Amino acid sequence: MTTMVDVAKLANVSNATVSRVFSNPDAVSKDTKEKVLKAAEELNYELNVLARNLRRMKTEVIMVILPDISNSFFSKIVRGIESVAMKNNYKVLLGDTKNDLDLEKEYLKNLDQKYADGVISLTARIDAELIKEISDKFNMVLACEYIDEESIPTVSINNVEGAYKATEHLINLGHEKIVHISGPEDVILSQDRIKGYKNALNEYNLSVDADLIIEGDFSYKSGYNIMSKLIKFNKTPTAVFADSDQMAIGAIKAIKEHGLKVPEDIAVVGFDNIEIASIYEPSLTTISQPMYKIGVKAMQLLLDLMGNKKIENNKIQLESKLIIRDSCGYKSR
Amino acid sequence: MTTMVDVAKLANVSNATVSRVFSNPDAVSKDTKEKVLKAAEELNYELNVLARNLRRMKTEVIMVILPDISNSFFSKIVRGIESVAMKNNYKVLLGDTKNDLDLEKEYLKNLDQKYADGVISLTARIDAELIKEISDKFNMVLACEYIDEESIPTVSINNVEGAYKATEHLINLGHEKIVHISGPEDVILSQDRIKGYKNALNEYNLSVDADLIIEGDFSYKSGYNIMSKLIKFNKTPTAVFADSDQMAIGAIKAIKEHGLKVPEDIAVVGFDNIEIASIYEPSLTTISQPMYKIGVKAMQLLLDLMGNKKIENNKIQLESKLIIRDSCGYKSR
DNA sequence: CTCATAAATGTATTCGATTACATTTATCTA
DNA sequence: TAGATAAATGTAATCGAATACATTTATGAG
Repeated sequence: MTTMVDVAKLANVSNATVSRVFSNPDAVSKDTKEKVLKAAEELNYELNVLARNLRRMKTEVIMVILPDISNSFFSKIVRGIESVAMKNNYKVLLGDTKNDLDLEKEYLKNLDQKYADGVISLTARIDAELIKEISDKFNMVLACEYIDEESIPTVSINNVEGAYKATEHLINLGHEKIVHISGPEDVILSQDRIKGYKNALNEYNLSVDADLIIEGDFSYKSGYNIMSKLIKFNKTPTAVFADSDQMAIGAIKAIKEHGLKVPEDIAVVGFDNIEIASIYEPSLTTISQPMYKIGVKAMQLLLDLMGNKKIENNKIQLESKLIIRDSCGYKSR
Repeated sequence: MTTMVDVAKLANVSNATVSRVFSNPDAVSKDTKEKVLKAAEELNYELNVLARNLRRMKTEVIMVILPDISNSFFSKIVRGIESVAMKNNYKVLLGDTKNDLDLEKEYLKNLDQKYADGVISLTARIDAELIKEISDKFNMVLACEYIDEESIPTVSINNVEGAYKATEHLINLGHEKIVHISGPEDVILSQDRIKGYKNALNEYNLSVDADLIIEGDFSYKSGYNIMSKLIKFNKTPTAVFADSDQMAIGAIKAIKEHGLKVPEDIAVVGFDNIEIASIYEPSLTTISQPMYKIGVKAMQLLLDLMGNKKIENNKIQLESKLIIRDSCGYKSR
């Protein structure tokens, strides 16, 4: 294997100079630089990242922790993260927790071993204490999911507001019995959306019925199961607001299977605006989250953190938007 | 920062012994081990992976190169890869090429810098020469896409066979004018599927019309556009076999928009069996690929490669399966 | 042209763990 | 119990690049 020493010998300079050519080229004269690069070329030299990393005590790698990479919601965010990471010479390590809290913990804990310079976590389900503790030691950014903790940099939409918009839309269409299929209730994001849902009902003088708030897990299957049960037990609502497009589509599938129609019999609103939302039939009215942008912002925040830049605003809230399609119809009051 | 030297001092042993406790525990007596671990615990010592990596000239990281992580076909494979990687103490670096050949090249070329111990590439669109060259130097496995090169370990399904099954199914339902929306034709996988499509037609004494083979790029959009054009120019077929579920669904969308019905007017078969295939309406008849398993096998192969194990079979072919759903109906001959 | 200063390069140490080789200690055999 | 062998531990070199500090060379001011 060719090392800097070999290049230095051939170019007739010191290894320090060779190193400078690669890591701090401005400190080397033009002639020397050329000489070194030529020698490197000739020897097919490639810088050994392993050695650089040790010396610099940096990995140039960040880790992304998420519940499921095959969920397009998360993978879109990852794309945003990676694009910014790449431009800044960082690589992205994947930490798919498979929705397993132990795995989530393991990924986070091993960071002491310096296999990454920072983390972006798209999930925050383990105890807040631990998350806080880790974020005190490491460069960590939360995105999408978050915990109630002042000090941790976070990128997300305003979930209270998003849920409010979705619920309000249904109310404006004349619905009064609106089922809310929520995400896991120990996730603050879900709590916020429940808040938004309730706020909207209150605002429009509709009563809040705790039975109409049913906990799902964001998955297609849970939406399907919950809806099936509702219909089977004669608790069919006139409208459903689900915390993910997957659950919304699962619910629609169940509705159709029971011979009912969307939106004629039941109106459905989803959340996220993933790709299928526009392709599915009926196309899905939903609250869109700027996935790619969330990734971009999270990575930028992490770069600032890692560069020890001063963060002026560590809670970034991006815009969500109500996208009206066919799954709610235009039923009037 | 606490290092092995600190631990060694506290435990009153040499640093070599401390190292052994962590990397080769069997070589150390029980008493010493305990003493060392206690000291490490007390000092909150964490092994520095950076240093270990340099010394061992290993990263314990593999890289996965793919065209688009937000495409669920690829992300399912990644999950398979990651699960095996994790069990074997490898981490997974993400290389999303965004379908950009230059990026694909860049990821591959930088491997000389030793930032990964091996690669699994789910895309093989750059020139075969270069791929071959890289695979000679590095541990590399191709999965899904492949090139025509004896020596490179590859995991895939038999695409000729898969396409044959899809086409045969349509023929058995009585179709004679079957459009094949193929993948990019410079990808061998697409060529193989075209071969399978033609084989089936020949086998059943149907003529092969080159105009019926139209090149797409696997995307929803390309399926939609191709189908729209066909209908607009009065070249509507009675059946469509698309090289991806996305293109199939795009085609269905176009068909519906022109007031035609699937499967009544046009039967559609997809490829891959991604999640939407069963959820979409009509649910999609398709050729299923074992995505997760492809990932698993690819990673196992790579582990063998990296461990310098002898590979007895470097071309692994997994089973594809025809999944019959609603998008073809039961039209009889 | 000289001296002061800046730019370029070189020397040698360092990052922290691993490991070849050397030495000490324990275990076993006859 | 001596001597042989195995197990445990220690010493010191090593991985390859980065960098603090020292030295040399170039540049500019007067």
